[in-house]
Amino acid sequence: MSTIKDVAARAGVSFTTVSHVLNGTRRVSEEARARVEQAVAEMGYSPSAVARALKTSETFIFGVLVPDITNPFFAELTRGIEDRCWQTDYSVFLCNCDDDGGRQDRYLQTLIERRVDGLVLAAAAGEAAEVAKRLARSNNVPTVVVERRIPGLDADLVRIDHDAGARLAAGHLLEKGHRAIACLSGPSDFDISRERTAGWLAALREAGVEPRPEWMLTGDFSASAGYEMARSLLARGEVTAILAGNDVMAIGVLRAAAELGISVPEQLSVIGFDGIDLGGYVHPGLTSVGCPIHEMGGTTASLLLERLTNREGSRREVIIKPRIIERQSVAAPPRT
Amino acid sequence: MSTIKDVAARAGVSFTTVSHVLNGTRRVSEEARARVEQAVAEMGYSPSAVARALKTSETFIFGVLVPDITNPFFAELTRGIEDRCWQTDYSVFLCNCDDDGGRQDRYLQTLIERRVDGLVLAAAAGEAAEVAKRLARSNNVPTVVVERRIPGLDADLVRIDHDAGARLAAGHLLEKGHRAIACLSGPSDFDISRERTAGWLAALREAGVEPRPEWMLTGDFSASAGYEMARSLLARGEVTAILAGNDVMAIGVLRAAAELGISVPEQLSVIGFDGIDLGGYVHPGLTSVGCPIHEMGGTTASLLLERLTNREGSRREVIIKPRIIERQSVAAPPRT
DNA sequence: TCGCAGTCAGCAAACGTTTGCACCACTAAC
DNA sequence: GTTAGTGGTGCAAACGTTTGCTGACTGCGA
Repeated sequence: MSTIKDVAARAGVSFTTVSHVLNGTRRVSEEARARVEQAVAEMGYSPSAVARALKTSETFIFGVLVPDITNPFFAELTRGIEDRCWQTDYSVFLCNCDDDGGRQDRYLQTLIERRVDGLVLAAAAGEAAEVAKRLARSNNVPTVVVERRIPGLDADLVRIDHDAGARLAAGHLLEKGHRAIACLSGPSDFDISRERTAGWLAALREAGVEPRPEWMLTGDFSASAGYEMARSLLARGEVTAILAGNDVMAIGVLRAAAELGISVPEQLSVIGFDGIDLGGYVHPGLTSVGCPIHEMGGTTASLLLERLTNREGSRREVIIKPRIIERQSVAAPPRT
Repeated sequence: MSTIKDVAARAGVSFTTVSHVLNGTRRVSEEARARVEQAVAEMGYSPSAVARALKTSETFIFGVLVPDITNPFFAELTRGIEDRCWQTDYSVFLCNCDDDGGRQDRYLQTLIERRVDGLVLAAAAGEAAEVAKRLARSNNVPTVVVERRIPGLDADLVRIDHDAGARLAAGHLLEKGHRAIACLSGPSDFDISRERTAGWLAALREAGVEPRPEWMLTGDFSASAGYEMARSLLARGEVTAILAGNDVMAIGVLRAAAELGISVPEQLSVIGFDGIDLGGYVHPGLTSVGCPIHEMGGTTASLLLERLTNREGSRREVIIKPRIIERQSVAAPPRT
């Protein structure tokens, strides 16, 4: 690998001048500039970001921790983050944590050693306090938390208004005439799950419907969780609508219904959450509480970029308002 | 940020000793080691990977270029790569290229400047030759190409046997009694598309069925492409089975069929490619030519890791054999 | 003739590590 | 009482940049 000194020798100037030509950091005569540029081209020289980072203590790298990139929600979110970073020449370390505290902590350690300029935390398993402590201690890396809440960590936050989302969904179903509405949520120790359940409860009560506790289920955010919960729920009959924790779960619900010979939306209405693209291609098309996930990723990255120049500004919280995406999986309940 | 010298001062040893304690690179007395470890813990010191990389010229970073992480195939592949890297403390730069030559080239430039230890190329749009040239010229970064072929680039290769896959799929359909089988492929300038089409052609001819050219369509790998192609194909009637380019396209096909009131598998059989998890949750469950995508990612990373220690070994090509995953989207053709 | 501003460029000190080389103190062997 | 080995340690030179400081030269006004 050729270095800046090799280029300088070839161009017949000092390596200081080469550096300034490359970065445009001071006036250089046309002649010298031309010679440098030619030398660079001829040698295929590319400057070492490693050395630059050491000198300037800026790496132009963000670390992004997600539970699992295989989940369409996080894929879309990550894509949004990356697209924004791309515009400003930041690179992204992708870290899948699987909601495994150990893996997450080790990743965090690695990212700190690598001196990333910023951190996106869309995962936060295990002792969140431990994470917060390590962050605060070692680096004060600017951090944005997405869709989680980490007590004791004073970081910017981007999250969906799950309460409003659940109310929207429940409202939509109530409007169609449903009264027996189940709510599937994520793990109960995530407060987004609690928030959603609360929204569902509130919406039903405000409509004068008393929610049954056995219609309130929790699991993880996978299709199989949705499938299993729907199987047990539908076996008992009664419910005419299901509000799923996310679209992937909802797809599991559709599958369970199909297997049981329950037609959607005629006999059962299903509504998802997130509004991933794929929801438009399953059958029936999945009505969902849609969120601008890609844009959310962009916002997250922007927040982080802002923090770099203004480290002391007050903490910010961006709340994304969801809206109903109507497709075909919701209709009026069957007449009894 | 504290440095190795701060630690040394606190522990009352030279920073050489601290380095050796941290890396286990030479014998250090119990006493000195203990003092160093205590100092490290007290100060929350974490070594700078940047400085280390500069000195050792090893970054422990791989760059992974994919068209779009939002595509479940690449999400799964990336996940497989990352899981393998995780075991060996490598980090992954995620680069979405959108099959856009310009974006890809700029990413490649960035990755070279960042001195990544290896490269996974699952995207290769634009002038592949240009890419190859740049790689060969500037760094000779060990590279593994996945599912693409880049003429003139002498890199290791991991790919699915699309010919065999298409034959498997066509064979499966022929066995059920189908004769009017369409084949949807990816862009025709990708040779995996051509290979698949060739496999389909061969299987049909070997069975004594003359394939019709109008049953051979190409588009990109998206659900909407599958949807559009299926719409135009099904409008004309005739075909009793569709072999889709991948599962995402197949989901688009299912959607088109449902909208047209064509029931799958009674009136139309559909078979996908890749075998993504989600295929098990759409309705009807998608029969597919399954590939161990996650494992493929792992293999890719392993190949790259191997290349690091053996840069001169001969070029390797790993070919993944697919197999049929039977679910519910394939049945015998309707009787006429 | 001198001083001064303006333009262009080079020197060398960092940045935080790894690692070859050298040194010291001690013990065992001759 | 030298010599040779051995266990423990430190010095200082890289690695490839950025950037503050300094200097050479030119042209201009006094």
